[in-house]
Amino acid sequence: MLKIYNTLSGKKEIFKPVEEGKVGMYVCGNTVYDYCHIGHARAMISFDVISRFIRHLGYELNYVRNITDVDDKIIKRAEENNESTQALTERMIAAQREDELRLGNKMPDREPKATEFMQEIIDMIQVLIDKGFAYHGASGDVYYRTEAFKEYGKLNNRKLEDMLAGARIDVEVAKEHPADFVLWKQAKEGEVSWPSPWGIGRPGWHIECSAMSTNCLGSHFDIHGGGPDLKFPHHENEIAQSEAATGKDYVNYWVHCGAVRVNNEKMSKSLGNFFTVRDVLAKYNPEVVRYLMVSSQYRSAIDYSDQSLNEAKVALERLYTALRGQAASAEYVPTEFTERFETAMKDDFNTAVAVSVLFELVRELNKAKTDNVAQAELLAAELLALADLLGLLKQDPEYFLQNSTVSEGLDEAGIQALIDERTQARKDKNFARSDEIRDELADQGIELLDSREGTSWTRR
RNA sequence: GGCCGGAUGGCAGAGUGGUCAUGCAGCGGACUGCAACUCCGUGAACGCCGGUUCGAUUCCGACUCCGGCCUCCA
Repeated sequence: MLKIYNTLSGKKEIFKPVEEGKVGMYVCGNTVYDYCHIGHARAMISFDVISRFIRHLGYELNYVRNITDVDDKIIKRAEENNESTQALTERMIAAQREDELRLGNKMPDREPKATEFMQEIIDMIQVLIDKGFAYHGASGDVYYRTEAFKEYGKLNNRKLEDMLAGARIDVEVAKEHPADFVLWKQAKEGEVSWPSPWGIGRPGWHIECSAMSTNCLGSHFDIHGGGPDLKFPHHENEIAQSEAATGKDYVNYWVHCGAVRVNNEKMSKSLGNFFTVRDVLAKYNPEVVRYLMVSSQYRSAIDYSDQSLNEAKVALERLYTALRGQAASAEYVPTEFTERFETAMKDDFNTAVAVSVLFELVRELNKAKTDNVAQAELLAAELLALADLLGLLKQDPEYFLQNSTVSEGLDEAGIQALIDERTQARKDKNFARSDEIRDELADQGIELLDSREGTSWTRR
């Protein structure tokens, strides 16, 4: 029995799909005007893990994640770069895909772009106007009439009256109510635009997700996810648009991941305190980043720092060390570890506990190595299978241990030459020279491990 | 000001009304030429004040502090 925390109710709820055996999940993707930062990575990885586990439970999942490729920031950035919006968005989409694959994500089943759903967007706006939920304002823009949707604010426990009182934003005169938001925006001279019944323009930010999600998954579907900063206003507005347009319940489970913080502040574009995925991957093996994300429960805030990355690296090394030189059987019978792992994951995708089970499995595996080779191989297979649900332990152990960080120091040949020299020194019982070489390598972050089979090394 | 979330051992991070999280670090031991890896053992925690209870870190209330959202942001 799967339980999911639903932002709408503020509680964990037993998951029951709209249609038996099938799950529709829509996740808000990125606005593609810049490279992904670590906060984006957290969201993408969280929902990737969620999608894997939902499939693991046997559901037929349809995972849709949009791409916002028309927006003010895109237009602005393209102007600054002196390129077309299309050239910019295509570049960023390719970069995002590359980052994501390096981080070990499986791609969503479908990635609709806003620009490909212009007719559906226009149709939905027209329905909203026809039903009295939208109006063509004096400015020429089309606005959503929040006062017409009586449940406005239900996702965030907000009341329209309170928002009026606390409104600090410049109230556009064209709006009937300060909380009203744009559905269709008039184009300025030279801006990318589409024809519509309300003149040449482009969609507001929120309407695209209502149009794409309902067109891809139907007007009522199971899970809608996104980052923590999307709860308001984006998701609130989506609910208002979709439920007003279709007259049906929109989404059953609203799922939001936690923020990534830097120095106790949220990492965000507007604060400028973000690290891009590619910056981080220039220093660390991508699986270290993934481990960091998965080692906390998806809803809790994560602190990002060199220290947290290093701790993630060391922990992941312990897992990989257990697999170094260890054969895994082709098949295995799930043990209590699998059961505990699955129980944790069924409890609102508690990856933190799931990961702890991996460590306990590794302890058993390490013990079995010396006295029960067959059991060790079974446990190794089980470890790999469970880790796969988190997208971890996908690399060759030897490769990972030698490349957990990206180093500009000695290359492999240089390291091997020193190891060979040391091996000879040890044969000659010249331990002074042997230790000297070991210290020399240690200074370069290379740690040696002697065993019967020879000496292997790990990048620290 | 409104709404939401959090406060756990040296650090990170789960969880529970009454025996274990887990990882790193520490301490003792085994293994090793010495190490490392690994294994065994071990110390260490639940912001503050009340309440409920035989018993609360866990439930309830107040307080303090921290973070998020309320404007674009995963």
